[in-house]
Amino acid sequence: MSLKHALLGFLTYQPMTGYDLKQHFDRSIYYFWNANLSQIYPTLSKMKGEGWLTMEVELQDDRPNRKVYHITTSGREELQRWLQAPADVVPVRDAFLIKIFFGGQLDKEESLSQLRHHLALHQEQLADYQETVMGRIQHDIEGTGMEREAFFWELTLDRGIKYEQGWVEWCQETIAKIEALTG
Amino acid sequence: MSLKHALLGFLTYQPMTGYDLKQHFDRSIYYFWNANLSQIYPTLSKMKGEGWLTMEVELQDDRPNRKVYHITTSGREELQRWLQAPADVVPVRDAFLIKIFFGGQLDKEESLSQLRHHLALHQEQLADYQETVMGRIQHDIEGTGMEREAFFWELTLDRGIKYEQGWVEWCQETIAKIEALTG
DNA sequence: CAGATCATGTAACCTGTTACATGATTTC
DNA sequence: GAAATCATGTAACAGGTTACATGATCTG
Repeated sequence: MSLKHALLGFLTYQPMTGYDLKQHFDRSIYYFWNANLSQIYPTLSKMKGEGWLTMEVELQDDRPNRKVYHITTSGREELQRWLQAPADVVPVRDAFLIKIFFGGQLDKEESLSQLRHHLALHQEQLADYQETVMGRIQHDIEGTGMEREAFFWELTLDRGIKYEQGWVEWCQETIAKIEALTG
Repeated sequence: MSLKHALLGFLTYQPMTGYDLKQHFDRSIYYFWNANLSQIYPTLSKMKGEGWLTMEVELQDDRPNRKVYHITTSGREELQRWLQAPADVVPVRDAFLIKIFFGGQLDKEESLSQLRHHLALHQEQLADYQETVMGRIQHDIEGTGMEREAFFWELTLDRGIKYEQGWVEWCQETIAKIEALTG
């Protein structure tokens, strides 16, 4: 399960709670993997059971105690093993493309409206990557001693940008083709 | 649920069995949506319950009887409604990118080997689209009276090709960047 | 003689989402 | 006074995958 290995990855940076880990997902890898707290908490607990993590409780008065998870040697070994194992290409599952595939059953204007909506969404996402996400990486590079890590973070961001650019171009080309349709 | 609407879409072409529908998935839209027979059969049965389909049995001696499903007026209306409803952008979920993100914990050569493997897989997929899939669409256009439909099928194929080209380029660029790393 | 094709399904399992439950403190 | 932040979970549900069950005919 990839979620477990993403958690292991972040825990090599420093010991953290489930809540902290969720923020790492939301701030860095959300654009290719995310998870809910309701999934993270039980998963951490299972990983502890597998010996990949240890847990330390920090008592608090006004809130639930913080459960801080630390990666073990066994956890590091498992992460290494997983990182080295060849990854399959994940199949695409996109309901939007079903709508395009059966677009012959829609009026021209309805198809165009679908495409324009999608174009706008991908343009927004692209802007977010180029501004917000890139900014966060730049910030993390400055004086955190994570230059080598940040190099790899940027590679995944490049992929996100290329992905969104691909969508934007395809939407624009497709809109033009449909507009050119007679009838 | 998108599966139901993909099934409705194919059933506007002609009445079919679950087995026939599975072949349509495998031959045309598998690169952005697929389904197992074990999922298709119960789904067709539910759709009949919703009044979107009717079913007719063709008796056979040596095999299970063919259950041929026909789309109803209500099914056509539901498909129209769904096709017109705005579609969200589907979030990416790619474990391979987790491996790249945490690539700082791997040796340079191990990262390169991951990337070269992925590059090869995407190049294969791209070739498959440009040869096999495009060939099938061309074949279906010739004298089947589905010229208008095939125009939209090609649009989704264009998207698949652009997607794979994006991956191929990114893999090549990323391999070059990592090869240039000192240390 | 092995494997693909035709043709139907059920059951268990895995992963992920949504809703529910609690509650003080800080910020706008 | 409302919303966000911190901090933990459980339970129900949805969707999809894998394994199991049956079995004749056709193809290489």
